[in-house]
Amino acid sequence: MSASRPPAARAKNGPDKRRMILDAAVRVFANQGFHACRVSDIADEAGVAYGLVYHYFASKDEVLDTLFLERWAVLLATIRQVDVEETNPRAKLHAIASFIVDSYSHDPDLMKVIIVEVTRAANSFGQTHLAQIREAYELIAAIVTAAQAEGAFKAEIDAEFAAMAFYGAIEQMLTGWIFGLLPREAEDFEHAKWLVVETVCGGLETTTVGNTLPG
Amino acid sequence: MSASRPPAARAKNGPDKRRMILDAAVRVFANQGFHACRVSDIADEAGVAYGLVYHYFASKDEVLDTLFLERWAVLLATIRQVDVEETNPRAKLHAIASFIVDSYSHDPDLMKVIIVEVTRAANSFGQTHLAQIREAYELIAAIVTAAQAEGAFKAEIDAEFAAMAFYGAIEQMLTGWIFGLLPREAEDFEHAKWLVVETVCGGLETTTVGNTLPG
DNA sequence: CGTTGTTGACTGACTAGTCAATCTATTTTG
DNA sequence: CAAAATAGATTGACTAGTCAGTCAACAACG
Repeated sequence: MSASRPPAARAKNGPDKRRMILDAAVRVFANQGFHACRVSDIADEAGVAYGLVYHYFASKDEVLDTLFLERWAVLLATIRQVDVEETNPRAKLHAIASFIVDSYSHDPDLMKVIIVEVTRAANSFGQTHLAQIREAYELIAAIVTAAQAEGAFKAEIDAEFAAMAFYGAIEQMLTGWIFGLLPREAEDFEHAKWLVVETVCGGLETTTVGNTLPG
Repeated sequence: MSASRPPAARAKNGPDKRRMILDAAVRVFANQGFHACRVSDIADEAGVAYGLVYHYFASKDEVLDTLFLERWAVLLATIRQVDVEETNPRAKLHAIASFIVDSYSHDPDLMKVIIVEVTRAANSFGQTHLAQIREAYELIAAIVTAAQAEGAFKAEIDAEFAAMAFYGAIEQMLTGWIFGLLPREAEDFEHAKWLVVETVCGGLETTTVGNTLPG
């Protein structure tokens, strides 16, 4: 069940092969896709023997699971922290969008793998991690609910739905970058964060005026 | 390249086996997933010999391709038609959301397959059909651009981005239903259509008031 | 000298796709 | 119209290849 731990004792010695395998897997999964790649591709990319992958991980699946869970835990922790640190609902959503967009700009391959192979692959791996994914929705929904209670957000839009629309917009944006569907100008990451928050909070229509965050 | 045609000449005779294979494939793909199922599963489900699948389709992939392209063509035609028939931008978006939500309520398995195995499976099949998917975005973006030109929508939110946010919200909603992440109350389909349009057009914040479609 | 890390050849299960044979309907012919 | 010929539909056993995971041996280290 549990992933094997990194060999902490000999950390100072050679390189951490387990880490090397994980990092190589990110590159291979991002380039070839989880299903299309062979375990030997990961081992080769990591410069490691085939069997060593199975010394550190029980299966090919567990490699992907580990990558996802490592990163998703950070996301969940960030959302929780944001909810405490920020007060304005719009600022909270902006901070969440920031974290996700920054994650992408910092390590596009890892985010590509998480989105394409787990989050959107709701059949195979998404099913396994549905609880984790749902938790993110619920944390965002809680933010929306609080905003509704204090009168900042409309009460007639279900919080769960709002959370989905918000997260869905972000994920679609990342997907757009990943597959080159969004034009390069929009790849100004700061602008993208503002766009997603402005769209979801302010809406597309012109009725609302100039309710923007300080840039 | 081209899929073999249904045997038109002998249509009045027995059942259309090609159609039976496609319909069976929808069920099998929806239940087991494209990668997890075997071609023999499709043949069994259709009550047809294994080899007949390869008489009508060049490959397992082509079965899925055919299902996707059949349905996506209808979506694109609908968006084009909506753009002509409706005048109000909000009404246009509502009509598009309606078509997609109605498609889901009419045949959940087919929509599940299209979304899970093609649209969101951006790696394998999504890549193949990127042009088709992009076309839907562009048609929606054109609607947004026109709305901006007439002053109904804010000019500062890129049309391409708005299209993605809108489509992303719908797809996320369907995904939520497909995997039980959205609560049952939201499964009131008419309400869902309104929600997605209201969120994207009106925004979550309370600044805008009561600008709703006649229900 | 035992423990942990490391190697890569090997196996066994699995399945997409092939193909030669059979069947059924339609058309041609005498 | 019956017999023969043709075309296309249908069958499923079989092939050829793939690849995840195992294992037995070797290396490094304390």
